[in-house]
Amino acid sequence: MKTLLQTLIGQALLQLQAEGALSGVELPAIPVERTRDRTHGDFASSIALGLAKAARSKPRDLAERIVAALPASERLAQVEIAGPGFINFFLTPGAYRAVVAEILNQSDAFGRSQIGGGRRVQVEFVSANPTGPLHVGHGRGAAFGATVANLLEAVGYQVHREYYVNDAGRQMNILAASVWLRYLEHCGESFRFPSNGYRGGYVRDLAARLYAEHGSAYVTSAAQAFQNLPQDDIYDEDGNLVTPGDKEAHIDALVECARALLGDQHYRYVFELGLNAILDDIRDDLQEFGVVYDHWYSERTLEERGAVNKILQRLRDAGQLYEKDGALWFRSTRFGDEKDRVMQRENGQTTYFASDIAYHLEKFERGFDWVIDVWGADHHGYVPRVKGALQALGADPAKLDVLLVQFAILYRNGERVQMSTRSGDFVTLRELRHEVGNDAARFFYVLRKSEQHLDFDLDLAKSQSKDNPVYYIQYAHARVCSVLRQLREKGLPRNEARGRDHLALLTEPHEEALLIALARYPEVVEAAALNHEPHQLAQYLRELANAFHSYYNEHRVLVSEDGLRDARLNLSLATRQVIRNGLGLLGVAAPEAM
RNA sequence: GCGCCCGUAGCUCAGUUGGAUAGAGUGUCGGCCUCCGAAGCCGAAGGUCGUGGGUUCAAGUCCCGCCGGGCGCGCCA
Repeated sequence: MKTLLQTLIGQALLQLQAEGALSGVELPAIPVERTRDRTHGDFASSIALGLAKAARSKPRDLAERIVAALPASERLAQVEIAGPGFINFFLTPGAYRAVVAEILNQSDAFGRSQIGGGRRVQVEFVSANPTGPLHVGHGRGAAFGATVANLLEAVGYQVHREYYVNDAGRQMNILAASVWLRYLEHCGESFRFPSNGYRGGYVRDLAARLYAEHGSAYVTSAAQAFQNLPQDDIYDEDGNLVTPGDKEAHIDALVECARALLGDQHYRYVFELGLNAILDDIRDDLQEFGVVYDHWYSERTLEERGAVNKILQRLRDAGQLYEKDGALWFRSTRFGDEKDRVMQRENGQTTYFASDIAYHLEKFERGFDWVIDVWGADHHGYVPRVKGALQALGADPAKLDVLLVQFAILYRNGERVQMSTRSGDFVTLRELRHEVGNDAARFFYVLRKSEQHLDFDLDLAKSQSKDNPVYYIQYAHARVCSVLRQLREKGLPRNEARGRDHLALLTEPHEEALLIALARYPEVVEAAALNHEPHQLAQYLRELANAFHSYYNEHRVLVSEDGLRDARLNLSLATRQVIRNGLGLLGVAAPEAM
């Protein structure tokens, strides 16, 4: 409808130009939007306000000339000029009702479009290091990323969902060392656990597994492992730093010790044990959450192919690298970054940044037209250097969009749930899912704008009342299903064709409001997709459910008159279809009964 | 200190890319079930859009300065 109006106005403008008016005026994009106030009609355009100055005429005069030149349309009941020069469009009742047939015809496809034109977009999200289970912060990235991907697919993009697995880097070595140290403890050794090691309970579980499989075959004395290491930072029980050392150097040296003491084969085994167990856990977790990927991209394969070294060489050849203090630096300040960045550390290890550049460049080489990364908001300072590196390598940084997701803060009994990463004491995504259910979790995670902090009320997410928006929407869906059950129980006939023939009987204000809400759905999906704003869809579904509940409360669907009953059933079924489609994009179930 | 994000009803948040009289939910108060699911509906009250300037036909929305909050500023990721 919106595009129809834009076309009509466009034709009117061309007509005016042909008549010699608006000469030399460049025609802008034509603004058409839904009105907030029903007395302003259904749609309004401010085109005359925007064009008045260039046309050297008063907005209202220009609006009148546009309206006069407007081609006729059977879907328009009335066109008015209002306020300073708005053109208000009133639709015919038939134009409202047409959406019911449209929905029933298209069913699952209603709301989908081809705006994306099949262009290839890659969405990379979550990509948490496989050094521990996903926590509630990752959960938001998962729900958000998955929904953005679904939305883009719905508007005609060819979407590739990817998880980048940091299975090669330093952090994985630290995990392996952590597992081994816990294993030593398990075997009776005692020592101060490194401050930079992984302290979560799952590390002890992995250590116990190592012991169960191999007994004490991996034991050496702790004293040996801790010989001649750089001093660690030492914290007291409250997490305050009491004796500063160099925790990074300490843990790196400890990793090297572990590797030397265990030997390549045994070290490899511990490493793989940790990686595989945790990655499997993450996969299962996400799958249960309804989040599936086309590809789990291994950082290790990048390194094995020499892609990281190739990037270093290319940057060196381009004169973008220099050596300082024994490390290799990238001149990211040339590309708007605040400071230059290390690509290769003094000890020869390449940084996370280096392999990330290789990965991102490869995304473009794989032929994606558009690349989207979903990151935690605490990584926002990382954006300029990645874009800078891409630019330095001749790729177009504008094709990369980084979407930042703020943390979710859990509340229980009105109080903030405390979490601490350092002690490994955090609420996992799995725990959250088990507590509130997948549907509530998926929905609550995308209810707010992504760059907004999210207050996640656990009690509300669990409540089964209208206070809980998930239940509120699902209940509207279940209600329609319930009406159909009632219909059968009462032995009433149903005839969809008869319903279509009697749509003109839908004249109640509540019915009109519901029809308008239904017609908005494709617009909402489009806006939510193109702006990466799933919350728009979530908010809309609440409004749609509200329109239905209000209608349902005021009027009976199962009336005795056949034509009206079938028309109302069709309207209800159309509502159910749209709710189902919308919830589907959000990854939320649409239950038939609750 | 510098950079990014955010300040809208008591609370949690929308606000259609600059449009008409700023909206929901929740909370408070008051109504609606001999009738398709009350897991619902209806109404009332509640606002200097943090603040001071600027841009223009039009500013919650764009620009600048303050105030207040969050995050970032490593040879960590």
